[in-house]
Amino acid sequence: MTITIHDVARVAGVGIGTVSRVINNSTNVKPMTREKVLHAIAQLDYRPNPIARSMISKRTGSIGVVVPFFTRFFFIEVLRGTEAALAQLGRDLVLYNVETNAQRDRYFTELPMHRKVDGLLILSLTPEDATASTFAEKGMPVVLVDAYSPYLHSLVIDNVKGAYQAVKCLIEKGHRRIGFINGIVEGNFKFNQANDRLIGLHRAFGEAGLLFEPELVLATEWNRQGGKEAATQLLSQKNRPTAIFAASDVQAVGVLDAARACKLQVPADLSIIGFDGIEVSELLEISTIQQPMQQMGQLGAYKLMELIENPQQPPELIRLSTTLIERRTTGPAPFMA
Amino acid sequence: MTITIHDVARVAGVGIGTVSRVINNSTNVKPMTREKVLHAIAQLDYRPNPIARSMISKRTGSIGVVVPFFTRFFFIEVLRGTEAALAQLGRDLVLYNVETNAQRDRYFTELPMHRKVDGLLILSLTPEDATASTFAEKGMPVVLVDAYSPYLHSLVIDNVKGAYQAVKCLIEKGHRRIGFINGIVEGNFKFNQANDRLIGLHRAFGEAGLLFEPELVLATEWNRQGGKEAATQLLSQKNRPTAIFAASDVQAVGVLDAARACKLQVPADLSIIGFDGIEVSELLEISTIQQPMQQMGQLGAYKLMELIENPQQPPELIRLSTTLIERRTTGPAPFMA
DNA sequence: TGATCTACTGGAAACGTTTCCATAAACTTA
DNA sequence: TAAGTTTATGGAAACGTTTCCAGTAGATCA
Repeated sequence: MTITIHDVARVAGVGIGTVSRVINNSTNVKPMTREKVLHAIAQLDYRPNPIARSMISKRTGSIGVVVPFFTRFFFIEVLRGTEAALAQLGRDLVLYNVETNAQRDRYFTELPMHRKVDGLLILSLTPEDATASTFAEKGMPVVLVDAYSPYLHSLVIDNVKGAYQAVKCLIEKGHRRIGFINGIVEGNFKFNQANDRLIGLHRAFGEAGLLFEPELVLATEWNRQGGKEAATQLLSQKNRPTAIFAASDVQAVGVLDAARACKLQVPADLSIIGFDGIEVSELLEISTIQQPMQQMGQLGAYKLMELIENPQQPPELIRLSTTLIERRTTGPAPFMA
Repeated sequence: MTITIHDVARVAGVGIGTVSRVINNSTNVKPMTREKVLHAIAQLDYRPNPIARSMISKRTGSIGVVVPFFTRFFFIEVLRGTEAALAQLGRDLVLYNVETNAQRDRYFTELPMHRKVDGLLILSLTPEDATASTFAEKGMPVVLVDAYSPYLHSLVIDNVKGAYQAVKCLIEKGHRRIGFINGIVEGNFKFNQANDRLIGLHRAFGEAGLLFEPELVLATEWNRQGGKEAATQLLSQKNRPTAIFAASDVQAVGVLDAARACKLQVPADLSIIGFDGIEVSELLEISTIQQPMQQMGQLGAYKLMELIENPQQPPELIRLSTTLIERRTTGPAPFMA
């Protein structure tokens, strides 16, 4: 039924070894013989069976991408970069979406065992140390993107600096009471990001000699509703903030909702700055801290391919920077009674 | 190095056939023997090699999803449904992103040859008849989602009816001059959708006894800029439309831009209705025709799995309906001089 | 001319499963 | 107890490649 290397060998009148050598253009095939084989291949429309090849070579040509809530704008942008890089290299992208801790743990333990993928690109998830060493033991190449482990190759953006940029921008515009809406840890999914952004806030505050006021910091779900609720709470305080920094753009959208509900003009009465730089921030003209999302996905993919070729590299940390993008939601601090 | 079925057989003191029978829980294994084997499997932490299994079974457990411009909101939503369905069934999702005709054709010819996936879910692309018959010849199960071919299982939404719903809604609000911004065909990518939506418009016009005016219909890129440019053109006509129907929500966002630029109030001066029901339409509170995107992705996946189990089914056409969602961009027609 | 290389070629072995056939063991039945 | 039936088991063959080793045919050299 299916055409095999034996059929090609028979038609070309050579041995299967020779056909294999032609396919993988090894050395030592006489030009005339190569011609005959290529002709037979064309005539039969033969394609080597990739499964059988994998059987020997231990390579599948597929890369697994483990990503939490892949439909979120941020991850889509990262995936766009990854997809482009892998397609260019002729590799298949296998998507493993994670929505629960159980799912994450199952992928982390199963994927290195059955070798259906040559390597793993993990987005915004930090494997436990034990998990990381399992990856190493099983010889599964792994690159972390937007997450850090000392035992794995990691590619992170500087969240501390990003948050610092955001808060400093607000301070420079004269804001003194600045609210911060952070994201909560969901099944440990975003732990470091949330933490680092808080640190960046502290740093900017410290540098400006501002006092940190705990009642101006809230943590909510990483979504619009969370942002809205937190902002509503912040804005109903007696001495309300004149600016709000949200740890993500979608939360910033919620802040906009809350401002509208409180009849506050943006940015006249309230300045808002988000984080991520997703398309929605552009659509709604929200000032934000832009992450190089596509670049992260792309660099991660290239790094992983490199690691697959040459697995014995000590873990490396690559650090990327954010960019402040001022749009229409940030302005000078209003005069407050 | 790696643990194979032979190791398990040796440790359990049985033959490899018996181990295989236990793994695939076939019949005719004595309970005590099964115990021994399971114990050995646990002790060695053995996992059957899926590549070797595929070699025999001709099944990889992977499904290929071919999708144009996968980062667009619409496709992301469809993918969300597909991913959920496949994950539930324990299948891997391999993403094939298409951005050019060449890429599409390469995937269409290569994927059925090398059997790295058990089936193909194709989104919003219509394979040529010749391509469709190649799928059949090579025995590659295929389901089309948001596209139709008489030779393949197809799952479509009723674009004609959707456009009809949109236009009828505007007519009922008293609008008589209604502009239509359609999408252009990009490498044949959206041919039927564009066409069908125009037909729906005609139907609603005909039913209301309205005259179709060609100068009120434009086709542009399926993006914000395209919508803005077309709307600007429509709104600068001497006798401008009082309502605009855009063939996609992103184009509708562009219409909003244009309205703002022309200092027109929405919906007081101009009503706008989009198509798709993507998240952005909710964010910007644009009235729209909602497609059951997740459901499409999910049903398509289930249909494909069914087809893989039982390949000899005559092509079937499943038709899903749209829902009119009125938000803040549609209102009664203004009085025009 | 015979010996020694070198360039090329054929095909067995291996990869880790499942399938299938032969055979052994355990029951039934008369 | 002997013959017949069913249940359980071992392992060879097959899946379609790549790898490697042995071998052949020329070419080169003394």
